[in-house]
Amino acid sequence: MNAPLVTILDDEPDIRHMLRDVLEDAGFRTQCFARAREFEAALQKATPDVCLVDLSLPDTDGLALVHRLALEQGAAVIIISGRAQVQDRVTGLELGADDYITKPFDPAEVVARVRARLRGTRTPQQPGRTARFAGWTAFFDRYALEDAEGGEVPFSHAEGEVLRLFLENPKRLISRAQMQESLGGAAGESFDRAMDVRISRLRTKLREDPKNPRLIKTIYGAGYIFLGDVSWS
Amino acid sequence: MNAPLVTILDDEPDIRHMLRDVLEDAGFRTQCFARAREFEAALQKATPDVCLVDLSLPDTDGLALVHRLALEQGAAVIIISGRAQVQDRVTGLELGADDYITKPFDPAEVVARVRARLRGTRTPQQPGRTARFAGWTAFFDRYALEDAEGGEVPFSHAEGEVLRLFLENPKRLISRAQMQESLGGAAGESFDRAMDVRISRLRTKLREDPKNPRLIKTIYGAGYIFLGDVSWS
DNA sequence: CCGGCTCGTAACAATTCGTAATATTCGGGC
DNA sequence: GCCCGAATATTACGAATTGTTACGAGCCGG
Repeated sequence: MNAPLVTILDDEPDIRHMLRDVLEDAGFRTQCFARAREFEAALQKATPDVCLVDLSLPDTDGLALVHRLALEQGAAVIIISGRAQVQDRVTGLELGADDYITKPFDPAEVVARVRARLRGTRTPQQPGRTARFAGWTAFFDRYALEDAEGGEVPFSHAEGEVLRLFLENPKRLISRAQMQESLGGAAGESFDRAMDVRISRLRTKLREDPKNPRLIKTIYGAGYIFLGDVSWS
Repeated sequence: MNAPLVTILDDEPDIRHMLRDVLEDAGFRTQCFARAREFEAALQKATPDVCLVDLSLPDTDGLALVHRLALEQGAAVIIISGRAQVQDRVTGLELGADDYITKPFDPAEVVARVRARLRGTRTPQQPGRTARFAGWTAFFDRYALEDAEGGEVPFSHAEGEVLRLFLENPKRLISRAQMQESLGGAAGESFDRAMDVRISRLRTKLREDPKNPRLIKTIYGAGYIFLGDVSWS
């Protein structure tokens, strides 16, 4: 995968070079242009991911350019302008710009806003966490455990909550109160025997020996402790 | 299609109401919250398109909330903050916010920036979209699924809506309320058992094993989750 | 009007999970 | 070691949630 390409269109050399330096330091590829004419010519060759455009250009109406860019190219457009009036910003954004930065600006903020544009349309494809321990592998995305031989044992939502709490706090004492806090969240007034049942069912799925539990150990009068080395991925 | 939903999370009533008024005038649906707790509860029911979040919340660390939002929800996040330092803005954006507005702000600019976000996230309904997942290929233009061997299974409009929702939000929990919101759109008064039936029929067409569904998983008391890696084209 | 299709409703089956009843274990006092 | 009350484990049951199937209303195209 190539580094994202950011184009800089600004007629002031100082600003142009400063932006180029800071963006390249941040790991982006850049292309600089002083005039809209050159910029549009370059568009034929490569499509940038983000376009920084200064509105005060000598050879074109910057806003019109932004409008065309937003319509025709897939790129995100960030306006950089000396005009700080609200009305200017509003019309810039209405014409299709994705962001509007006013001069003077801080280089670090520009980088952050460029990055925000690149995140752009996000599909929150959660990686789906898994944890390995004692021959088991827990897949929290699909609510299932896999033993060493690859046999699958599904677990329910409630069981998964308990399991996650244990796996996130291995070899540490977890009191009943903490569990209720972390899980049920709610009241906690009436019988918390529910928690016992949850743990019992979880132990069954982990094939624990009731007489001699090796993974989920009970500390009489204090709580539970999960033994076993956990590695998340 | 419903108007986009914008949530407003701010503990100052004046600002909250001002934002609500101006955004509703602009044609958006809005939901207001004073506390992060209520806000997160509402997320279970409906997915907003844009979230406005004030960082100075009494009951939570606003930045952590933004981070979670950006990661888990598909919504765009705009931070509204009284802190105007560059460093604040940079960290806000780095943590996943899509924009950062400092107080005092102009209502018109907020509307413009909300609109800019919506342009970004909205995927224009292209005519011939297809999605590949788990050996299947879904052709939404001709309402049919194709299995690995090329056998075709047609699906109906209602089934397609559910399938599309799943494929657009893979590996994410989708609550019943969100489904009704996205699909039936309407009231939601009478029995939503219709949704169960839709899903059942869809599962049948995907040849899911009722005992052990691999693609559409039920989370008791919470909703559904679609497993499987989706790639659109 | 008929036959096929879609899709919501309703009836019934299956699952989840908390409550309550029952059994077992723990720790201290003797 | 033995007994007892308390804490924990297990099991059984039932309410709520979800899955499945059957049925019928609505909608075409003949």
